[in-house]
Amino acid sequence: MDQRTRILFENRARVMKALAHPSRLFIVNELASKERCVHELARLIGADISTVSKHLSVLKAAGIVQDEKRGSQVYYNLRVPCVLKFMDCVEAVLKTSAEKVLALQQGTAK
Amino acid sequence: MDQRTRILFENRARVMKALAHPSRLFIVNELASKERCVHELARLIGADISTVSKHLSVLKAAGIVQDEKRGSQVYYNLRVPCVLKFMDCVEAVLKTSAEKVLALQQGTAK
DNA sequence: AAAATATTTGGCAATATAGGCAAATAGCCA
DNA sequence: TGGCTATTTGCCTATATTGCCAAATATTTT
Repeated sequence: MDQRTRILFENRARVMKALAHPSRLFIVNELASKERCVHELARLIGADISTVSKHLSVLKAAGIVQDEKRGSQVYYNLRVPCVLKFMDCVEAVLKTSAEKVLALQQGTAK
Repeated sequence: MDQRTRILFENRARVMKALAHPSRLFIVNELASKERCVHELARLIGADISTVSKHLSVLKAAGIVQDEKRGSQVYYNLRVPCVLKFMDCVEAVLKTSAEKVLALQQGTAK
């Protein structure tokens, strides 16, 4: 793997890594329907506001969300909505995994 | 976030996490064109074979790849090819991020 | 059986991530 | 100004991930 290829995949991994956390996936999902400010998301998730703020900064640094300060609140929204499409495939992975586990349990796996 | 929702996003995050590493993304990319055995991937990546073997077991545990032992070699291939579609969106994220950085540098950001 | 090849697993040190609390910062309003 | 709300940041501890080496396991070959 040459230098250029390595950097390419490191950059891609950075984006994937930003999405690889349950709270951050939840946030992305929430922002799909409408923008939200930090304390709304914190309430929905049930975590400390500072924790959620940090999750948002991870998503922002990765270029997935953008923020806009209005008054004393900061509203976040999706900058690249295509990330929502990941979910269908992820569900497909989970579904076929579940099927495989089931097949193994039932001894019907090839 | 209720119990069921939490588990849903934890499962999704598990799959995303398996993809959130440069070597593992590279592997997925390689397997897109054809199956590979461990030492081939290790050579392409330039890492220790044991390291690559562990990456493969992470992908396998997530349900993304499957393995098939033939002789003394273990061939891996993609079990859920739709993960390849992630890359287009990830590139879109990287591209718009790059544009934003450029705009900021040039002072043309809104 | 011994040697050679392919892969996995255990152990370990280095590094990264997560999450909460407390403190700092910023805007709003009386 | 002072108090109140919203958000971010620093700090710290706990936990997870990574990658290599060495050892174990499996298969093929001589």
